[in-house]
Amino acid sequence: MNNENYQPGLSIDCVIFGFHDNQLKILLIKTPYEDKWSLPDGFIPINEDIDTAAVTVLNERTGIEGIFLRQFATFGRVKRNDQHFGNAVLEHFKIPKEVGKWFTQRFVTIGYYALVDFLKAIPQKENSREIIEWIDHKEVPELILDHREILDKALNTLRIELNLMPIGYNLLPEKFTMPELQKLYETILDKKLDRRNFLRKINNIGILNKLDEKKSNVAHKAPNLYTFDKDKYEEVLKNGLNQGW
Amino acid sequence: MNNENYQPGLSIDCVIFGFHDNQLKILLIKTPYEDKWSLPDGFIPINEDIDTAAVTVLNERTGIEGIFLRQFATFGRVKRNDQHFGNAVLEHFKIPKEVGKWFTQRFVTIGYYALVDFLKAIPQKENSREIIEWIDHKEVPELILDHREILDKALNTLRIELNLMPIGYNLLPEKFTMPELQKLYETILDKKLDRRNFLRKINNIGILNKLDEKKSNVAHKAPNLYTFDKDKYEEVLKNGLNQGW
DNA sequence: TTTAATTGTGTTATTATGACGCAATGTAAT
DNA sequence: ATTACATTGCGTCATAATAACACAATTAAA
Repeated sequence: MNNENYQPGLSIDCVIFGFHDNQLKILLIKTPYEDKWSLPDGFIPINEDIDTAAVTVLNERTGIEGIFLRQFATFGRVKRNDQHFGNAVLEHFKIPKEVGKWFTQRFVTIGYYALVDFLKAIPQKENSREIIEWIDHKEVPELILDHREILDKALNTLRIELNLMPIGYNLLPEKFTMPELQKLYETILDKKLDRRNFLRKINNIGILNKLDEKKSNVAHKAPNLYTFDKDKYEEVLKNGLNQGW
Repeated sequence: MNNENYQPGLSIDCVIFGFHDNQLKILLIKTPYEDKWSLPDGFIPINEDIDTAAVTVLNERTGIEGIFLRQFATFGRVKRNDQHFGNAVLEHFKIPKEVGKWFTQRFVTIGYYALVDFLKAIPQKENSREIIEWIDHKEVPELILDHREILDKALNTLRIELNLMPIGYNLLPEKFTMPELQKLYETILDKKLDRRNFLRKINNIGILNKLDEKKSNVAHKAPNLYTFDKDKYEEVLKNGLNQGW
């Protein structure tokens, strides 16, 4: 890394959400130098928009393109990366002292969250020794720096957006069942919803196509499959729902 | 300004909202070197949290403390400050070439918006030749850089927050009338609301105290005065309204 | 064949919303 | 003083959205 080519003191952290086994998953990276995990991050090339830099991180880490990506907050407490890249870390990465200075400066980080199709997004290692995994959001281990705060804020933003926008299109596979969609909502909101009221409400939004097809290989009664109506989805995404006033 | 004491390539822009004469106002500064206006801005001391730096800008520019302040987005297109601090500008400020380099670097800016009591916030000049004024949001002149985009984004955020939170407490004087509050909502949302339905809905939130007092010196029938019930306001602010799901 | 879990499709009561009516109040014109 | 007019205060009514709940149909497993 040539320090001159990157915006100094600025980084990007991505909270990448997936949904699998009826659980919300987050893509995390194990740090090689301590027993903590980290959000996928990156720096900002001096000649790249910050949004573009975030897209780069996502492409690199998931292997897929055209991801739903949204900036949600910027974190800039002075103490947030205090001592993070200490001498031990610099040594671990065999970073020379003069270059190390770039890492130990104060960093402000811009938070993005992404919604991806779990089955299409394959965690990509940057090197063979790296560990990158989908982790259930209920089982997130200790994270470095303020990454826990960033994650919580991302989830909270998603919770609010859920009330304003039709989420799900990006997190679910093309064909999905109503119980799956409901479970997604319940997981994000962290509360139980009435099955029948949920169906009515989601139908009233008018973005779903009910297929003439049922899910196979399931216990109990086979639920119907649905797809999103892309056109109507886009329209609602623009105008929003639950306007309030 | 000693460049070493500030976070490089990062700035803060504040959209300061006030409400007066039934109109939404924005605090703007006339640039001395071209015929455009600017949002109040500032840099980030290397040893200060970004939120603190934003508070500083607000205190300096309005003369009041304890302001309602919220970060809403970060802007980082490469071209956003292209050529802004050109040689002409550096010359105008009599900035030496080597220091000027600091100003001509690429800048990412963090946007904050603030809600203030128009009558208490007195625009503060940094020097005697500076022009700083409240400008009606319908009459905002051409702004420098991407400040128009930042302003629009701030207003849009406010519009969304209006659906989630009880806004008004910070923008209105202690005692206000129902038509004033309604006009505030109409201005932010840019649409007409039914007077009677508005009253019912705002009353159902339960954050207003109806005073035994009427506004004086008004044309036509004197409207009643209200205050916010601070405790209930704080409670609703925490839990939000219009939950949706 | 029975059991248990789950899905599909309703009903009903309550609350929220949108559209509107009309009398009371206070200023300004006659 | 009387009248006209804009505005406020307090309603109604029809409709839509929401919460709570009932019951039959389906399917794997006991």
